Amino acid sequence: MNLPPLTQAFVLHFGEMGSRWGINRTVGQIYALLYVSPEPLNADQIVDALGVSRSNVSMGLRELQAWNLAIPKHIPDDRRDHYTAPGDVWEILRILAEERKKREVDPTLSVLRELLMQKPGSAGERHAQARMAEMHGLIEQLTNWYDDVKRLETERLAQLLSLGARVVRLLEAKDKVVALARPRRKV
Amino acid sequence: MNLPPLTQAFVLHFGEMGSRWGINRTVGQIYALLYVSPEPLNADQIVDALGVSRSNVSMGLRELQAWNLAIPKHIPDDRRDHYTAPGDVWEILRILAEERKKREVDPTLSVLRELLMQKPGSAGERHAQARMAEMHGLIEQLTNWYDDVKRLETERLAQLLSLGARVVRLLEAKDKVVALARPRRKV
DNA sequence: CTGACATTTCAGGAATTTCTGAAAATTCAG
DNA sequence: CTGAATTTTCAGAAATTCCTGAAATGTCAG
Repeated sequence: MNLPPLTQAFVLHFGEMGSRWGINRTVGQIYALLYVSPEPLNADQIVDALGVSRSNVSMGLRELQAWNLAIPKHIPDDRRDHYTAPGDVWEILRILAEERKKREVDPTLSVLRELLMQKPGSAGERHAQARMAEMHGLIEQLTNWYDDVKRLETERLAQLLSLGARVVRLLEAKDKVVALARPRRKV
Repeated sequence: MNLPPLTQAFVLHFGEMGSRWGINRTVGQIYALLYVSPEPLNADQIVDALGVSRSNVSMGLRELQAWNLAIPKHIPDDRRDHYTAPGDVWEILRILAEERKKREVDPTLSVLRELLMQKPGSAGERHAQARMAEMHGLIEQLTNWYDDVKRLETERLAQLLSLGARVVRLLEAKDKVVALARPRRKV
């Protein structure tokens, strides 16, 4: 590996993290490298920087493109393909969420839905199905929320985040109003 | 594998999903099995159900305990250890978020912070550091938000979710008020 | 203590994933 | 077309991860 120290530390850390998240080390490293690079890189530059084989880089780039995390950028008067990572970190977050949802969450939801249609073969199966229904419900709530907020512009989203639990105080205040309007006996 | 059909399908799917998320197949399967099981299971029952070795189950259970996803339950007059998954799906979500944060997000934040302290050795490194700062900022915002909302009781959290982007309409309404109060020229 | 039962450890084999080099395919300037 | 530059493919080597059986360890009733 042939990189300045800060960059190298970053790249190595991302390689590690990648493998913990089911992404292969080289792919993580390539991504990290593109992320910090001031300009688009071609495959040979990546080979140089990371010290892995040309073919490995080729496969890694393909993978990253499939995730929309490496974007081909044409450089005039250069036949070689150059790649960058998306510039805006919020955009990256969106992409990750979207792809992960598409690949893992949606299929899980559809498996669960299918299993919930079937007739349970026993008391144990009936219980299992009830548990699956709980999980299905949770995932559905989460994805609905996600589908809802993902359309927000970055600025609004950031606003929402930084508001954090203060949003809840709003809700609570509203609840109090409702409680006053429709008073109930205390439990 | 020796399981009724619905349960088996669920267990297999979770095994698959597990491996995509960097969790080994058997661990995923054990978890799924505990999750749908009506009562706590002991290691031998798991061996029977999944058809894997006793030692593999032992290691899997240890892993799940480290994640707080398998809870030892003592059964009177039985020397063998029995395990359940946490019952409440929201609780499970919290546990997953918490553990994942502890193991992956926090270390990443601290690596980033450390790299941001160092002096960049070149223009390229300066740019890289700026990118790292962006990423650090994003992750920090997200974890702050998370730390904030994780304390909410389940019901409030569910409320917040189901409100979804409607929260934003509140924000927008408030913005309008602000805009009216301090009118500006249009861009 | 002792011995039956239960769990854990761990070395090494099995399975899977990753990586490489060589060859094939593609692209494009001349 | 031709051939140089570039990228992709893919079979098998290398590395990693997973799983097992055997042995060690732990636990507890009697």
